[in-house]
Formats: sequence, C-alpha cells, structure tokens
Amino acid sequence: MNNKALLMECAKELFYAKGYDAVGVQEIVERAGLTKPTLYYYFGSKIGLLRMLLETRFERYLFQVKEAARAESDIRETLYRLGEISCAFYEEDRQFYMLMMALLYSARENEAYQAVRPYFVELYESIVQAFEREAGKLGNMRGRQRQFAIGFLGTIHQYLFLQWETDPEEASGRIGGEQIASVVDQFMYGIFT
Amino acid sequence: MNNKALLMECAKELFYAKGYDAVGVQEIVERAGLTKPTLYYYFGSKIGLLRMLLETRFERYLFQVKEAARAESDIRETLYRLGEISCAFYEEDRQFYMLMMALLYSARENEAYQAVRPYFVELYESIVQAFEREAGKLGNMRGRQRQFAIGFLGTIHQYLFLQWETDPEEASGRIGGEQIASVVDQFMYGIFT
DNA sequence: CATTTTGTATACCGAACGGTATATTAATCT
DNA sequence: AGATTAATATACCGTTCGGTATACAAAATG
Repeated sequence: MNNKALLMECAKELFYAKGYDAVGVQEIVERAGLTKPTLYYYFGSKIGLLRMLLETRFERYLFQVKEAARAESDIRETLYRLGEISCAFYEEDRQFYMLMMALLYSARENEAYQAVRPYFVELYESIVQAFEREAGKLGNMRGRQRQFAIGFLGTIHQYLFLQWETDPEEASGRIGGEQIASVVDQFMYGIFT
Repeated sequence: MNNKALLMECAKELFYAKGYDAVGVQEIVERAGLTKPTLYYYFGSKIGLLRMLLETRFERYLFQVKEAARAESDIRETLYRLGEISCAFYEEDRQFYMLMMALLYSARENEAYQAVRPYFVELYESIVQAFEREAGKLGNMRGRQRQFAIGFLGTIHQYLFLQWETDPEEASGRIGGEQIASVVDQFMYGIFT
C-alpha cells in the first residue's frame, strides 16, 4: 500500500472511531508513520482527504445502486437487489459504512456533512425514480415515492445498524440473502405477516 | 431567561448547527453575551453543559414513552401513542431533536455520544418491552422484539427526518395525527396497503 | 551525467482550544 | 450594618489546531 492509500486508510479508521472534527491532521500522519507535509502534498487539506476517501469508496456503490434502480424488473425484485447491494457495501467495510452514516447525521454547516450530502442525494434520487417508474402499476402510491424511498433506505439501514450494534467486528459472519429478503419483505408487507 | 438557561439554549443552537466538537466554549459564551468562567461556574465543563442540556430536555420525553409503553392497551394503540409522543417531541424543538440524532450517530469514543447513549438505550428498552408484552398474543414475533423496536423507532424517525429535510424551519405547520397513523400503519402492514 | 519532478522531513506560524487563578460585584442572611 | 455566598469578569495558562516555507532525497527524464 502506497502512502496515499495508507493515509486514507488511517484517516478512515480515526474518523470512524473519533469523528471527523475530533481527529487532528497530526494524529492521522502519526498513525501512518509520516508527517504533515506529506498529507498536504496528496490532499491539500483535511477536508480534501475526506473528499478523496468518499470518492474512491462511495462511487462504486452508487453506480451499482443506479444500475439496479434503472433495471426494468418489477419493484420487488428491484428492492431485493438494492438490499443486496447495500448489505454488500456494508460488509465490504463496516467502519466506512458507519462513518458515512455518522457524517450524514452531522450538522448542516459542517464541511464533512457537505462533502457526503451529494452522494446521499444521488442515492436517494435513484431510488425515488425506481418507485416513480412503478407508480403507474401500483395504484395506491399517491405521490408517496419520496416517503417510500426514504423509508426503504431507512429500513435497510436499521437492519445493518442492528447488526453492527450486536457485532461491530464481523464475528458472526456474513449476512445471508434470505435475511435481506426478510427485511425487504417487512418493508413491503409490514411486520404482521 | 436566566443566564444558565440562556447558555444551554445558545449551546443547543450552536451544537445543532456546527456539531458538538466543532463548537468552542468561547463561541457559546459570546453568543450568550457572557464569559467563560460563568459557563464553568454553572456546568463545570463543556461536556457538563451538554449533559445538563440532555437531562432537562430528554427526561420528560422518555417519561412519556415509558408510560405509553407500559400501558395495557393493544399494540396498535400503543404504537400510535408512541408515534404521537415522538412527533410532539420533534415539534417542540426540531433543532434539539436533530441534535440528539446527530449525537447518536457520532463516534463511540466521543464524549458526546457517551452522554446521549444511556437515554437511547432506555428509550429502546422501553419499546422492546412493549413488543415483549405483546409477544404472547402475536404468534409470529419469534424473538424479533428487538428488531421491531429498532425498526419502529427508525420508521418514525425516517418520517421526521424527511419532514425536516423538506422543511427544517417548521414553515408547513404541525404534523397531523393522521399522518402519524399512516406511518405507523406502514410499519405494521407494509407499503402495499 | 545533468536536470527536472515527485515525494518526504524539519521547523515553524498565528489562531483557537478547554480550562483556571483571581478579583469584583450583587444579592442574601444573620 | 457586617459577613457570607452567589454570580460574573479580566487576564492568563499550556496545548493543540490546520496549515506552510523551506530544504533535501530519490526517482524519472532529457
């Protein structure tokens, strides 16, 4: 691993553990066994480092989501697929996933929030469109595509959040496909089924 | 408003806007038109201020939740009531509500996270118990009380989050009871109803 | 081999950080 | 009225913050 990637990895670990604001540039370079000018050489600033980290890690996930949301399969199939992709993204790097969520919930004026926001807006819009395309077929949607999109993303996330609260360190192994299906079903048909 | 309450109000506004870590003690006292020793006189430390803020604002909400969760009404009624209480809490002070959520999603090592955690644990446990009491009557719960509690809280929150994303400044007025009922229904019976 | 580019380190900047020793004023109690 | 306590301010502490001017080494390029 080159020093650029090393710095991003160390930064991610620290941002996850202590929060973006609470982590100093000094701390990052110390963990990487380097010095500050090296970090500034690659990223220009602390926020530049975060932005590059987001770009390299989030883009692929977002691409997969867009692809699944555009697919012409029926809504149930689409939601299953979206659930799968999201879980895979979570499994790939739980720390990064939880860092994203933390940043999404941080204050509006915060630079870090502004850095992640565009990615989530795009993610959200993609899923709104999936519901939108379905609106003709589903009678009772009544313009609630936005609510459903937020609700769906939230439901998936709640499940992953519960997983992670129970077992942050991946001890219990990967999440099975049927578990995801069960969560998506819960969203579609409620808990009383 | 006395200076103690004034400091808490100013701190809340700043913590909401910029995040706990990003706000300096200096900034808080400046907004309040006071000086640092006054803040330290009342709260002892920056984290002491946050803790007192949580105590004075969260306790009443938590009490109402516990009461509703203990009630012997059927689960649907209980969930409606919990939805109502949560929305009222949100409406009472949207900034405070969103600050809570931001703190809940901040890093584990963060003092601020550790300050809010106990409140959410209690909140969560209360709702688990409401489902638990229902487990005998509902056949298909199969030990998923915890998942339902998280899911329910998450669903309510997603709705409030959407409200707030759309209109952070309360321009569109209060949330109606039927809207809450609709969200709770979505949780119970899914989106296909 | 000489030169430029890329990468890394030493040493420093001013500003802001959380927190405090001490003094002073305002209110309360005896 | 005098003593005590509660509430607030001035001025400062050492530390850490994000960021940089400068120098030097290694590697690529001519």
